Amino acid sequence: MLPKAYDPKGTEDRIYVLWEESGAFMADAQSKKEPFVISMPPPNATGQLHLGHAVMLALEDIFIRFARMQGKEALWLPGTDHAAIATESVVIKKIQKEEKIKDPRAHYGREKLVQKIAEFVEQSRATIRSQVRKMGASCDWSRERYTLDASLNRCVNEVFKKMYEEDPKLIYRGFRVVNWDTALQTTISDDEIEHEEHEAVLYTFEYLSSRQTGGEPLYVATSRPETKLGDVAIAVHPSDERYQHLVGKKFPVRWPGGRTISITVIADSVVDPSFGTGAVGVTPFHSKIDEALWNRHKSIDSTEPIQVITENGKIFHTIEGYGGMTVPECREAFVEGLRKEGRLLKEEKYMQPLSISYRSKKPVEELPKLQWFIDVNKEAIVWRGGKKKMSLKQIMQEVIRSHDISIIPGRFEKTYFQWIDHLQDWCISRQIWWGHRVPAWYCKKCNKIFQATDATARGVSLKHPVPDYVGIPELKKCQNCGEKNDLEQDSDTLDTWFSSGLWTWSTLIDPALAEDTSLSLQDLLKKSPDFQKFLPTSVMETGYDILFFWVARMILMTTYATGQIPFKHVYLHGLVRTRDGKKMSKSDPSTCIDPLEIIPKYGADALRLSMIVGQSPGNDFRLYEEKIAGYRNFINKLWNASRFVLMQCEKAEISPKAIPAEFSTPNSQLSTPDRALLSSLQRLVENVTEGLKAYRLSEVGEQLYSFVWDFFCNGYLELSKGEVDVSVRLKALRTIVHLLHPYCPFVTEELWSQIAPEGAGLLIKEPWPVVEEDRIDLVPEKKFELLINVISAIQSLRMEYGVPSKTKIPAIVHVAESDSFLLAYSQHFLRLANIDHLEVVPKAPAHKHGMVSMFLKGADVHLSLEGVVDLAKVKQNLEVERAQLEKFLSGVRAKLSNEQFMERAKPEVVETEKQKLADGEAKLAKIEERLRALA
RNA sequence: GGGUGGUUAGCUCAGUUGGUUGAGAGCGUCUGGUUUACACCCAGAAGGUCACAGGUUCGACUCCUGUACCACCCACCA
Repeated sequence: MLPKAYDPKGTEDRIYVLWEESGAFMADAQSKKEPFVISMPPPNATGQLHLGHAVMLALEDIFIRFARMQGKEALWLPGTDHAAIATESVVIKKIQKEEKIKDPRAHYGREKLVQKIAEFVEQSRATIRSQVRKMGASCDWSRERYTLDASLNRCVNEVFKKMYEEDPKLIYRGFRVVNWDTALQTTISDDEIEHEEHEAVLYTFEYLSSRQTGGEPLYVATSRPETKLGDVAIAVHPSDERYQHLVGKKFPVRWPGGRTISITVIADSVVDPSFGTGAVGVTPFHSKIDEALWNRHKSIDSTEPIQVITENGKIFHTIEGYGGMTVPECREAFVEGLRKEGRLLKEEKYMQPLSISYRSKKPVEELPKLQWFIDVNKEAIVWRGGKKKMSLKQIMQEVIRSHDISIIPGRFEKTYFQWIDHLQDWCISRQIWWGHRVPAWYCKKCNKIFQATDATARGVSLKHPVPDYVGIPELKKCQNCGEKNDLEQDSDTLDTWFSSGLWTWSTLIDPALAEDTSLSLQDLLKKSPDFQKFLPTSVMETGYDILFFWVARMILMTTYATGQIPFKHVYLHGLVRTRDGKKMSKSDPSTCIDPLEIIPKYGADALRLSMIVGQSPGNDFRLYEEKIAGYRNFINKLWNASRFVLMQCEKAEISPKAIPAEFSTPNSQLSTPDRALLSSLQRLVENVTEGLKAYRLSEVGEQLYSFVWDFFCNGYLELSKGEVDVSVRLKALRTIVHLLHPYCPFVTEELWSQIAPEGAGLLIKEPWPVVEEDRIDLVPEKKFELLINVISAIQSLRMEYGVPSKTKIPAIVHVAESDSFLLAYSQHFLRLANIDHLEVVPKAPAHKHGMVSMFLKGADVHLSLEGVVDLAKVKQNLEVERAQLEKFLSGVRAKLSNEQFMERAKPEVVETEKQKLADGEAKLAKIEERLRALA
């Protein structure tokens, strides 16, 4: 006998082992079945499983189990991400704290530090694996991948090389202003910047004196006066009359501290004449905007921009008066100098958008640096046999526009397009050590400094070597001098999203084949069975917060490298929030719900349901313990319903195993409740199947919940007590656990082991239920519903008039059509509604003193409560009911007397309105008659 | 500055092609229950002018426009 309450703790791990050992998770690349594929978004290799992962795992497991049961070749490929900057900074902090080493990079050196990080990652990957299992994720562990696997690294190198060798080049090395994280000492991409409103001071000061301008002095407003030490120009709006006479002129400007710069006044329409003084200093090396502005105008002047701020956030030692100061120190000293010289006009507070690093949460400096970039605008690629070459940006737009890839919910397509519109070349090199090292080698022997980069042209001393070899390490050899031993690899690593962008297909490369460096990338793809069978993947499911970071990058990298889309559908889930609607933050553990604490307490099944039902894609949702407890209760309800059916089997001395899967008893031999059950079950199968196909997970979950609890347990099973034939309810239960299996796999698998027919395998491998059309019959369903409604009406009347629950009373039910059905179930009435006598009559009974009634559709229920009932209350209730009904009827009448409604509304709508009127009037007549009798 | 989403019962949220019983669920509240599957339960009840204002329509929670508040995303006003 099963225990009274379901015990997830004692069940889940055991079931998971059964699944895993059964091979049910493993996909077969040789299969002829239609593939259904999900690449699991790889959790960071550092972390713990959190609720974001839990949502992702729950959703994807539902998709994959449904597909598997539907007979598709289901592959869910798991893995982990090396998470470059995130991991390196975690480990560095750890070393600083635990080993008291101030600068672990300097202390250990590259090789040793990378090794230490790798060791750390290896441990936490094991943790992640076990945590993913806890959620019940049915992924194919035999195909587990890691972004730093050799075969994935090969793909990274191959794609880098391919892009570099494209004509025109899609990967290039350039000296440009980039985002510099001074805390982490690395560049970051545009997407890794957060914009925050920040209170700042806007300083307005005299830039050109009245002597220089020949009139009013020229003032400039800025929040970063220290950068003015590196200005090369003053920009004004072309139609700004205040400055027309100065445009094109060149002036020397001497700053406090001794530095003199030379600036030219230029006119450009990006300048907003209404902000500040309408004149803005142009600092090409500390602002991307200024850099672009200066590039448009630099032909008029040969002044070279200079770098004022170093990588450490200090002022360059060559800057007169401020060398070595920090930025805030310099700002203060510079402003003080201006003040002393009487050049400071005003200081105002204002809200300034500040760039913060997504990684370190520290302000980002814009600095000029020599970095690697992916060019998103060069038209270099032929997409799908098109005639015109397209840019990466254009392909990214095209695949969404053509709906080769669809995004759920659809509104994110607009967001995606807007992001692409603003997309600029992607800086992919990082000055950290953990990750895929840039696959470019410089020959020490023939290394030359190449000509005319932008930087050298500006007189900045920079080594700007062009790599002698780009590609995969095994083949590295200088293409110029043929030297093999004297090659030095670029010291930078690649942005973590570069490799993540390849995830959907680099994971499908055959690792053994990837070792053969004689194969080209093309051959590798062609010869890898998984790649051939499983790309494109079916659905990419992830949080909307990484639409740009990851989803967009996968589209970019995959379309380019393979000529295919990475996935057909993108399903974006919302973010989990606290009860108060706040973000759960790692820094404040009290706000977090930890799935690893929830699972032992409530079970993974309950957690899964609580994150799926009631949520819609793309919208955030709140999760709190009571919600999870509610679904734990549901799981337990299902458990007990099954236990009950099993007990009935036992009583009937029938083993469930002996009842075959096929159920062939014709409808005509079944009772009305059994027919009603089978009929509504078919409609449930249909709704669930269609709903899951359309990714309407919440709606389907609700339907299953309501069917099990309301219809099956509270309706059907309650009524079935004492009925001997268990075969129909067992069949129904079997279907129910099939339908629920994707949502709550553990409890359903456990129940299946009890209720399955002899010889059945695991539920995970069972075929999905099909709709049995011949079982659909609405007549029994209607009858059954009436029965439930009548019982409910009796109970309602009893409560309303305060009949004690133990007091048995007689009931008369007046049914419109004479049918022995209700009478046949009289003993259940007696039990469920506490009735001592039931009379079913074809004619309305005469009113008796103390009679209370409820008029239902299809039946009227009368109780004789002589001596119990308060007549005044009966009368009052009837009057309230009459008033409501009259109000309703007047609305219906108004509709029906509206000519336009009669003309234009659909006939069936008119018909239902007429029916409403007829039913309502009949009911009204009954109420009035009763009121007359009471008068 | 541009964009997106939200505003439905005390709380958390569903509501997919505008009319199929006069607006739904869970939790909470109230009333009554040791009905031998389940108190992680059963029965019943109260509670909403579907943010506001217009418009389209015979008919709008559902479509359109505008307003307010909240949240989020993007952004070259230094």
